[in-house]
Amino acid sequence: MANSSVDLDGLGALRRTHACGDVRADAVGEEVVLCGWVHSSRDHGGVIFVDLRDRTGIVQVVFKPDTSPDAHGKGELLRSEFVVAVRGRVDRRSDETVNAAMPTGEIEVMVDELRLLNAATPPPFAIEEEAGAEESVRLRHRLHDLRRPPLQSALAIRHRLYQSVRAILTEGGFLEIETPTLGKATPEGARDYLVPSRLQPGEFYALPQSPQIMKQLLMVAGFDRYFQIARCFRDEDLRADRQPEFTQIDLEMSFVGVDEVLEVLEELLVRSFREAAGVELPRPFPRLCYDEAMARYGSDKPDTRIQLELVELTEVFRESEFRAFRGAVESGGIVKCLPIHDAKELSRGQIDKLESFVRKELGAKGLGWVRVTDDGGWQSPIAKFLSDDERARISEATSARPGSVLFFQADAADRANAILTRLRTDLGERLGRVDGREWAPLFLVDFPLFVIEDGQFTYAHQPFVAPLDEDLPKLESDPLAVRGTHYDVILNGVELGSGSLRNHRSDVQRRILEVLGYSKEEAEDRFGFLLNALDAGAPPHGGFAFGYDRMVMLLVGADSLRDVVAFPKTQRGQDLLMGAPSRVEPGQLKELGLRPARKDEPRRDS
RNA sequence: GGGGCGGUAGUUCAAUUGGUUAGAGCACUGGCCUGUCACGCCAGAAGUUGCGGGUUCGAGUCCCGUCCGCCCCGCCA
Repeated sequence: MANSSVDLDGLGALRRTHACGDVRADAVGEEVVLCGWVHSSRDHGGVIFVDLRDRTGIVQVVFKPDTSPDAHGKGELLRSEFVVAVRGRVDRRSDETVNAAMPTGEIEVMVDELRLLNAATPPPFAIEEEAGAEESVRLRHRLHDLRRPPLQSALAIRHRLYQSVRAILTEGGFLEIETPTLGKATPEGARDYLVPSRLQPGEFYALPQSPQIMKQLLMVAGFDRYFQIARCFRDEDLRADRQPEFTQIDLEMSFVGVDEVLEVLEELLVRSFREAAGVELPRPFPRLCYDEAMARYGSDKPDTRIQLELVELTEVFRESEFRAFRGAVESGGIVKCLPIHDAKELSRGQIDKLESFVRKELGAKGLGWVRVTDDGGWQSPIAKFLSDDERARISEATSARPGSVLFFQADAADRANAILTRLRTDLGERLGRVDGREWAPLFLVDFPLFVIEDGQFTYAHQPFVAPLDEDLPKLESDPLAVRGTHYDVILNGVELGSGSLRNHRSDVQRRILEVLGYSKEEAEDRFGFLLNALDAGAPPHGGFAFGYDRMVMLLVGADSLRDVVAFPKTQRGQDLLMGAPSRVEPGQLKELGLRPARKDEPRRDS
């Protein structure tokens, strides 16, 4: 019981005149009323100094026995995080006592009256800029963590971003329209969160993975320009940049082509970053096509600030005697290289660590490497397998020179690229091979419409993406060569958002579903309502969706979504503060027609 | 589902090869102190070493299992 030992006061008629961080020299001489939390207190026996904190900042308030014996007496009871209101006079500090490190350091408040509004348990960690505690501790004590300046500031920026987005899109003629949270389960894409229906026992709603179909329906309904700051849900495993519930800026517009959508997208991003956080993104955003991104960076979300690039060597090894590499090529894979020049600082020990890292964590078969010595020789575990011609061609392709280190991957294309792109970013950052730009936005365009997965065509993004007009004739004859109208927005190597034009003609949409392997009946069964909607007079339309949480994460420089969401989930999808998910009363289940699969075991709560 | 790192006082960490009563900083509690802002000084309290089992004369330390947090692969756009 935190407050059993002290007598509390009511707030009474006392009302704030200033926020703590707003009391400055211009208020000297005024009587002010401040409310907040005791950040720290220094009791000198006589005079007591208390740093009073609210979300605007910290101000020093002073209790003196000869100014107000009553307030001073109560001031001795103050402890960290107690909630108080003080009434007092703003004094200019003497020259020797000015604290230049504090924005309010020129003044202090001489307290005449203290009201102790609430006591508080001692904080589990200091309420400071630097966390100083493990994340599990921070998550369990989320309220204290949220009092820390980085989270206060992140949520304030998050707020400004909402306001800015709404203003910009409203100005652009977009209508904000809400779509249902209780929707229909779809077999495609991510796992759905299901909600049992009480009124239709045995049936389930699904929480939306995105409002994709609903916004297309809104276009058919003639709303022309729609947006929504939508909560989305996906029941997949978490990552630092993936929470099971997240927020998207969702947007759709009619009678436009790709360029018009990208124009809106760029404008929205540039203005909202400026208005929310004073960040200036360089315009125009460069466009990079998918094939080039994969070739040069091995990734469809490259951080182009890192200057290292990959080199394609597949053809060099097609006929090679080096069986490990040739084998990868023969089974349809690729050989690629990440050359790093002037890399003498990379020690043999570090290279060994990299090898074990890519093996263990990324599933690499190995890590071939070559170090070019001062005399031009090759120090390398694989050099002995390479012919002189191969060495010459590698040198040529990678511009290898004394001091260069080359890393090789020979594997299926997606894995080789995934491994090398990871090495590229890790080593690029570690070795400082960056171009100095703070912000590197870009559009990634010309994605393929389909990809092959387990020998079956599947959509690269989602099944409603419209193909490029000129590729339409190849839809049946050469599906993999069909490019989509899909685009991604990449910022600093993070995929912020994506979109496309959608199929507004049901005949094109049906042909695509057919390529995807749906029979006519299946297509009708699963997508009939959409196909019917298209037939009801769908306008050409397209749009995009932005990962809102990721935008805030980049804006505030956080490494994790957990630092830009007020109440995030852990990697196992739990809310450690509330204790969710949790068991429910048997009666609730019965009402829903549900029965748990397993007998209840006492669940450990910690 | 898989790989990796971690879990010792409220908190951040320490504890030799397996060896006495598991220590320190900060925080906390009590006392002293009228200009501090990392206040200072004195004293004190604080632990099921995540949990369970095993090996051993003896386990924070070794072994097995399990729970929890984080990073990554798979999964996810």
